[in-house]
Amino acid sequence: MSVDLIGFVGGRFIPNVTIHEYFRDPPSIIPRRTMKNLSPDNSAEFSSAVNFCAGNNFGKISARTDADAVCEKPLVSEEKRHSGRQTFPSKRILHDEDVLAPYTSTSGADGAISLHTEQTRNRVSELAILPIEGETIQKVALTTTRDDRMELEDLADFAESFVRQRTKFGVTQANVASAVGLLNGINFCQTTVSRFETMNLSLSNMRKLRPLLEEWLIYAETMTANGCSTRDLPRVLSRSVFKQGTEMDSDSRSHKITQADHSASAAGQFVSASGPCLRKRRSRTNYNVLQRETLEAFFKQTPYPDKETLTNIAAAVNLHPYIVKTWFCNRRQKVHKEERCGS
DNA sequence: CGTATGCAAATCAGA
DNA sequence: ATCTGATTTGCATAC
Repeated sequence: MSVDLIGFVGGRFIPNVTIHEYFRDPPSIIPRRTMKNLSPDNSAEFSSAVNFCAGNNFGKISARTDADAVCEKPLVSEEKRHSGRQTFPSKRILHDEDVLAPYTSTSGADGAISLHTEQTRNRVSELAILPIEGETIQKVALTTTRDDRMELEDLADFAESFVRQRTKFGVTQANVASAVGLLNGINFCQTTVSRFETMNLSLSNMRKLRPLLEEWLIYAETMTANGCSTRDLPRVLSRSVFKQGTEMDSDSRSHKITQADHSASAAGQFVSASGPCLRKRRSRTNYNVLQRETLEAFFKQTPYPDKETLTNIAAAVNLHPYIVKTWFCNRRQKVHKEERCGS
């Protein structure tokens, strides 16, 4: 009787949030964490924890106090539940293979949680937790299908092994970044390498960047095999790239990674034609008039709210702090854009 | 010194 | 097509 929450967690969780208790030792960095024994013994707490995981529905099902909250189609009436093609008991024992997943309903029950059993594992969905803690906003991806979980585990394994090999080569993140940039004719910075290694990127982003780092590993291994000392590796790598100057002219070198991304996408490199497709983005939040007015009022007062203020504002408009933070970022962008246009 | 992170800018993308 | 919420990325700098 346990549920695996497999995800990448780059930081700690909010104090006072129930799920926090399920992380026995929340370290500052957890590249990959499998939480076992997330027991629904205390169903209120469990419901609260599950609720916390619901990317699009922060804080809305915490009132549900029995295991029904984590059952398939929990908000469907008893009648409908049994008349449908599939039936799921309103309460049942959780199994090891059960995976938490968001339940998106077409009838206003959005955000509730469903359990994806082996029978339903092909459902396409992804959970993204965006908790906020101190000054750090982190992401957690929860997978729903066996394939998804395998991919995530695979990515985590790669990230781990990448760090190991990079360290073995005696190369810094910055070295890797410049070499990868030169190899691919793109900009690539230390920040991105760092985020990749700690899996502090979205799943789609991880998936996109992985081939670049794999390519670099091959180059590094080749150079080392050819007698290049690890100390000279970054420099030699760069030089070997410059030797292919005919195809790697300054123009192509100046391409941005976003452009490289476009061509890769166009080639279908990162788009799987079949199988589960992880959601790329959180669905766009719709603010009501009151929320908008409230946010505007707060913005007028404090364009740069600190964490505490942000939390208070979030509570005032009944939205997650992360959502509010995004709103403030975009609102400031709007101001800057207007200033530029005005001058 | 190397790595991690808050923020802004640029860009993507949904309503 | 526009507005604006969400994501990606790099800079500056904290750690």
